[in-house]
Amino acid sequence: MEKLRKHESIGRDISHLFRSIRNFMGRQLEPYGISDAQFPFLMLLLYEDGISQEKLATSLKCDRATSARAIAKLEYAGYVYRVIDPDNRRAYKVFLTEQGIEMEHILLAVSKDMNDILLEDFTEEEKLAFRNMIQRAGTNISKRNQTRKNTDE
Amino acid sequence: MEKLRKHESIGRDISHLFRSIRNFMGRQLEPYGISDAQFPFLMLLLYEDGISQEKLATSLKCDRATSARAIAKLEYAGYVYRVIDPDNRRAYKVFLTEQGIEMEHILLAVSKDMNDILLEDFTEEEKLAFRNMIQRAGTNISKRNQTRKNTDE
DNA sequence: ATGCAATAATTGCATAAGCAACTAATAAAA
DNA sequence: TTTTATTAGTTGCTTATGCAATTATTGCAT
Repeated sequence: MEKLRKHESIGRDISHLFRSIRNFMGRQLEPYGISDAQFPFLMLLLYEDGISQEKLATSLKCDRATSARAIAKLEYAGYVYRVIDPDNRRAYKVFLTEQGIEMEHILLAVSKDMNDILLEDFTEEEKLAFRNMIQRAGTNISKRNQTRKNTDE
Repeated sequence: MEKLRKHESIGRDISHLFRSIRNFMGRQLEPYGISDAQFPFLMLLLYEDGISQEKLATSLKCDRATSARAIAKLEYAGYVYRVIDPDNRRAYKVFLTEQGIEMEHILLAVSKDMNDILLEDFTEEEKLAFRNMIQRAGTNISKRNQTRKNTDE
């Protein structure tokens, strides 16, 4: 059985994995004037057009500020536009522009490439198990973060 | 078989997991005047005292600049000190101070806590498999990053 | 020995992300 | 209806990280 050396930790490996993914995605998306941070927003908008920045933040499990900045960049780059929601004038409805819609096949290709590379030597069972474990671990730790936050109040 | 919705991706889950870990670690370490970014450096120094910033960067798979800044913070916070390597006056040898050495049990406890939380509903087999897969995925993608970089030259 | 390449560290620049404080709009309560 | 609380968004501040350029030292080649 492989023993875990004391100075090693899963956190370190996840950090490395995450940074490598950013690196890869950043390079793939550079030609299109966006970076890895905007990618998940654009992907989500492809399938849920017209949602608010708040909803985007919730779905992507990030801060509203992060969402606001990502959408601002995407707007500036010409991929989305915003319309004040007539039913709730505090909120924007974020829509893809033509240019944004046309990115679909590129985004899917980049996403697939990354997946294929990440999991290139994984069996089908491993792929499913891996994804499942990442989600479970994420839920476990973020639940704990949430709990801590609530006790502060 | 669970189908992957098009706008979802492993990258997104890993991003969420990573950010949740940072959040958790940051809060755990705050009382000691350091944050999650310095943690792996301190951990590594517990077991490889006297190594250079370059070596730290290589071991932790990060940029030298990141290593330099982490060590600068740890030095400022009183956990490490640096001595110019007499055998190679370009490099520092980084050592833990008394205060740094005394952090061992705390760091190990924090590390264990995080592991226990992350993997709380994992079987022993899953724990091993998860770690193994994270490392493999990290190797797969970073190898690709490396390759791309080389072709640019 | 002199000049050139590689190594170790530092710093500036850019990007990202979260928290907190703030504004504006809406909903709920008085 | 006025007051209060909540919601959506924005902005400033802080921290982290990588890349590129720069300096200093060392090693290698001529």
